[in-house]
Amino acid sequence: MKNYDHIKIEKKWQKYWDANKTYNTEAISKKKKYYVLDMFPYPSGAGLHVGHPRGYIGSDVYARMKRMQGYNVLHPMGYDAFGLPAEQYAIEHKIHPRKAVDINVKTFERQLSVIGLSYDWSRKVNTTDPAYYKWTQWIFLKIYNSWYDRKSDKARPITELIKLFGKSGNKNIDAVCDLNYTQTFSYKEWNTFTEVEKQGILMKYRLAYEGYALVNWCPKLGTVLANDEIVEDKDGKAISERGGYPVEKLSMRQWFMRITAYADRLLTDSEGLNWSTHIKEIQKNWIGKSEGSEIEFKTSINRNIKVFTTRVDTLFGVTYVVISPEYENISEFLVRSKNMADVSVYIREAKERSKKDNLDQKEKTGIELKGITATNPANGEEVPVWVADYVLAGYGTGAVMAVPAHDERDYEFAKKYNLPIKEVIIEQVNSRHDDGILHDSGKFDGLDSKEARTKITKEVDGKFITKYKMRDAIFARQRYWGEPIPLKRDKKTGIITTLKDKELPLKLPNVTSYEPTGTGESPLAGVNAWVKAGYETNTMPGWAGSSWYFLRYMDPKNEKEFASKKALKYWDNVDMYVGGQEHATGHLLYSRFWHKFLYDMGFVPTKEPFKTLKNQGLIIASDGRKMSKRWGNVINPDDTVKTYGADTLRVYEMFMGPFDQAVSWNTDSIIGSRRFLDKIWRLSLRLNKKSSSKDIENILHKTIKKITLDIESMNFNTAISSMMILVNEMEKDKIVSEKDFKMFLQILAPFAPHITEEIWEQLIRIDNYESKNKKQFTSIHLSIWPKWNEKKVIDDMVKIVVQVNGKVRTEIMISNDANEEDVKDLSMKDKDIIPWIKDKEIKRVIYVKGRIVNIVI
RNA sequence: GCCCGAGUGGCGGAACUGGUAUACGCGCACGACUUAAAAUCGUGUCUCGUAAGGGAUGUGGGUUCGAUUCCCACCUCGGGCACCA
Repeated sequence: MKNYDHIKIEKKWQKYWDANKTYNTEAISKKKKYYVLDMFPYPSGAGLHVGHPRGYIGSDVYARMKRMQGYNVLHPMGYDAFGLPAEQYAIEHKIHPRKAVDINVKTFERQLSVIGLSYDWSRKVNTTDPAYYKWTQWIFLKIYNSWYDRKSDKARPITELIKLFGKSGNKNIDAVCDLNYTQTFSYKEWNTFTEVEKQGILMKYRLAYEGYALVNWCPKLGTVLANDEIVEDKDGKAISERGGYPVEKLSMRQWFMRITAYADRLLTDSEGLNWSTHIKEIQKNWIGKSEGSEIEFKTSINRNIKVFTTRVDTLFGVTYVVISPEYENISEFLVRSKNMADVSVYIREAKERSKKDNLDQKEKTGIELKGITATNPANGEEVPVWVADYVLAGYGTGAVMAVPAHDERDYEFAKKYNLPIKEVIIEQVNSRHDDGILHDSGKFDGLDSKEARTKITKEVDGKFITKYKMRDAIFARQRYWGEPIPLKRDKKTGIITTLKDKELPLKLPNVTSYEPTGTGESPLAGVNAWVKAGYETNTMPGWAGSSWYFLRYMDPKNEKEFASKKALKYWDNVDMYVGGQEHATGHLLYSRFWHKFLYDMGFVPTKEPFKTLKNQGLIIASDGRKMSKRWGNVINPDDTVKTYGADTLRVYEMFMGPFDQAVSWNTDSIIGSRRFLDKIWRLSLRLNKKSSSKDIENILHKTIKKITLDIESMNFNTAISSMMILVNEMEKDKIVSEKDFKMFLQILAPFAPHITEEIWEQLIRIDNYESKNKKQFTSIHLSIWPKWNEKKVIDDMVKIVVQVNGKVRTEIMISNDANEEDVKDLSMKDKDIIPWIKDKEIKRVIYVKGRIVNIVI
């Protein structure tokens, strides 16, 4: 073949790899394993743009090197096809979601296949496949039938909790349960409870539980919307992104996952993960741990108010106490206030407001509960009690002590309503969180904030507690296209029973209309047989199937277990996970949660699912915006592949900038990557039989070293740039041996798998033609990754830069083993240096081995 | 507002642990080959200066023989959280 015909070559080898199962993962073996995983996509209808494959190409390069390094590599791909995108596509095109998914998967697979990714397609999973979601349902039931034991700090089967109830009631059980659940009972009572009562109590402890939650309800669309489906109109009101209709808050029955039970472990264990600090930081903020004190204020109506504060050192600065309009016992305060009528109007209005405006930061409002005072436990001072909407009911105790002098929000409120401001801390200039020294605080005067917190909490009989911002996760969608929740409810008694293992999967029934019902109920509520049988009409959310798929790849066809113990032990966990950072507080947190649960129950051997995580950056369109149909700036990879070839696309996408950074697509620049491959093609036609010149050997081994290290750390852009340098040198130097060129092809192979395979084959064919010992063809991708020779990496002569007072004046060549004195001597005698140092006193001469001499005068 | 991350030629970007700033690629200019063009190859390409030399890594300061790299303050952009007490 004379010219580099990418179309012919790429087709030929894709066919070959497919037929020969070149990339199929070996069975569990003695070989060391390596698990390289991409986040599996939603096969939406829009198809791919050039931004999508960037992550896949990066992980593919990585997987290919690991394979050549002799690892048994697991590098699979699959589809996360339940959820909104698939459902919306189906509704828009008026076809069944099942069909829509199949069509979209096909498009997706065709687009992926031309890029030359080395997936083992025999391990493909699809979350909508009943053989798959059978196990999603199975895991759900395990979670449903578990509770969280704080003492052993892990999940345990609910049957064990029932046993404990039978022994002592729930008084001495330290379990994670619903926030406001305080009722206690003894074992005698447990036995006397009815089934319904027992179910109600257990529901407070289950890790998957039923409850009510405020959701974003759009009456016009007749559906519940996720937060990111809501935008703000010009008056700051919440409207739906699709259609622009008003959105309000509505309380609806939901299933929840008690992820808050794992808050501390999710936080602590993330420290040991090899993830970007950025993602870890996002998760940390999301979990939002804060340590503080819970203290009680007595009030004039004989009802105590508990408050949570991280700044108990400011207790002497409290000038009023605030409770939320949705405070649990607010009615008791209301009826005893002297301005009851006004207060009740305020509370009603505040509740209305909180339902409507969920986006804009509203101005703080409030009203005093006249005639009611609270007593500061530190100094016995009587302070007024207010109701105000800036206090959240759902966090802490729903009440706060207000310290206007040291809290911005309290300050703003106090200013507005003319409440007193009392300063008790002198802030230290260099400290964060405006810690400082106490004054006007009685016997605590002069203490610093930190010390004071411990002492004051003890003094007022407070408790040290830890709070988290993170909420339990809603685990239900009022939609059709999701995994059915495998529970049955008796119509008359309301008793919920779980489906037995052998009854799984509970298959999604066919419906005539899968569009939202408009009543807020799932379309499943319209299926008579379904409702009659007592099945749950909500389905699971999109994140259910994606929270464990990485385990299924280990043993994708197992019908008896979600994966065999043996497979789980061998594949252990994901070594390299590649995907977008937009999943930081979603998928990446939920997967860790489920994985920890499975670990507690002894189903998986590791505490964390993803050892190393890399996030590929976005590809921005040349107009500076995200690529989107909406802007009409989408570049289709198919076109690029056709014009320049898949190898060019791969090289360009890896070369255009750092892998984890957003870069903009520039169609003009692709040509550089194509030229690089063209040069290689031409070089391959004029190789030397014997050996390369010494320079070439030296730079080749340097390059092998650099590429190996660069791929390992995913610095693909610099890897390619150093291969370009090597190729430029080869072109100049002309004498390149076949043997050396083959080594170069091997390190290029992960980036450009087709062209390297083609040249590799041609070289073997020529060899065979000329020699008697015919070689059998083995793919370059199964060849052994070249090792660099450290001796050949070292230069005999090194360049030393000579500076005078830090300014470069000349450079000299020295042998690499020259000693310090000789180098210094040589530098000072250099003809370019003498004029600078003549007649000057030399104060110091600094030498950095192999790099620089700096003469200070 | 709070918490992260980033700022380097016309453009994408490189620079090991503090040691030649601008590698590699695109673009541009000139030259070679060609009847011509494309392709290819070669040379040049931060800035002021004829040169010697000087100045530049968002801005201002500091540490150092030496700072894109470390420290302080500020500006701009991107991301996350958003009344979490």
